[in-house]
Amino acid sequence: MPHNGDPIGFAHHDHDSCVTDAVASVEARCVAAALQFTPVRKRVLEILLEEHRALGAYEVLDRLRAEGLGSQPPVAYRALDFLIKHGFAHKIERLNAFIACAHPHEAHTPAFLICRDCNAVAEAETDLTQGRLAHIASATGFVIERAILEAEGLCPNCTSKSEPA
Amino acid sequence: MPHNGDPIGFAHHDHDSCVTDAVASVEARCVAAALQFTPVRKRVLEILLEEHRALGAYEVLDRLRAEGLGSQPPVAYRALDFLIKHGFAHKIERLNAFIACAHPHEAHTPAFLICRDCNAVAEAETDLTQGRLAHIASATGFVIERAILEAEGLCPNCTSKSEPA
DNA sequence: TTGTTATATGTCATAATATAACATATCAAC
DNA sequence: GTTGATATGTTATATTATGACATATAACAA
Repeated sequence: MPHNGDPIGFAHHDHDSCVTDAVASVEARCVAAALQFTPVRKRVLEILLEEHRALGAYEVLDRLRAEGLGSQPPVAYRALDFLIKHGFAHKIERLNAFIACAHPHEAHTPAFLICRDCNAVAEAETDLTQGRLAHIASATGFVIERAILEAEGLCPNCTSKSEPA
Repeated sequence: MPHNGDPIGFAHHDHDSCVTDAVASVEARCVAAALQFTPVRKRVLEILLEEHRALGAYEVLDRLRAEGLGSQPPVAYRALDFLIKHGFAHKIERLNAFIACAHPHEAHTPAFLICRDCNAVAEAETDLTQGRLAHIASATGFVIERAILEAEGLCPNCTSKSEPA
């Protein structure tokens, strides 16, 4: 069953084509980079894309298991590791959960806005080399290699819900 | 045994007085706020302060156990929850580990610089209401309640070590 | 003082998240 | 088609965290 109207970046969109397009894009990039986009890896990406929220590894595993694509934790973790390593997915540390990358082109540091009410997650791209963190780091001589930015709060939809006029 | 010369914010300092002062400060704030700074809570804070790195809950628990202050996970987790709730400690999500707060006065959002080599963690205070994240959020209508900023890389000491002139 | 409530601790059990290790299979190149 | 690299299947276990309930201590009112 299609899920048109789900939020990405908290705005509505055509979810079917969003999934299809994203998978096709990743597939093309795997071909270009000689990466093996195997059935398990592809299916895990699809599973993540079908929600615009972060899924736990065991939620992903449950779905794989239901489809006969692997039943043990390492199957899910390995596929997730592959997707993360190549920038097709991210881990949300705050939630110990995983989400498909919403900006599969750029190589920037993702920042996440996590709604504590509906669990939707929006992804924004930032630039490590700008901003106050970078200034703090360079002032102390710290060399940043990667960074985690995760903000928790209420998304626009849930804000309006909880403000009953 | 004292550990003078350990890094905080990657700079050297008098570690004994740093621990003593921090405990005294928290103690005073607990009195002022009518919070119970019980032996377990105090000892957990001291344990965290004795290192300038993040400790896993079970590392903390091991030390408590060795001192007869509690041997089951909930003891450590409850003390850590207390410290975090009142801003005396923080959780480093990236490491699933805990660290004493280095700025126990201000009520700002902490940002962490985590050295992947020596595991030292420096804490900087930021302001949620400024910066690009805040702009992204307000542009989309997202209301940030809390945020996690964790940068991983090399601290000044380890950078110079790994650059053998 | 005692009774009463709230808070904190002790303990057992188990849930949730994640990885090590090794066997087998598949792919890619020669 | 053999070889080497990569991916998967599977068992077992490590690591992180919480639910639940009994007991104890603190704070306060009657």
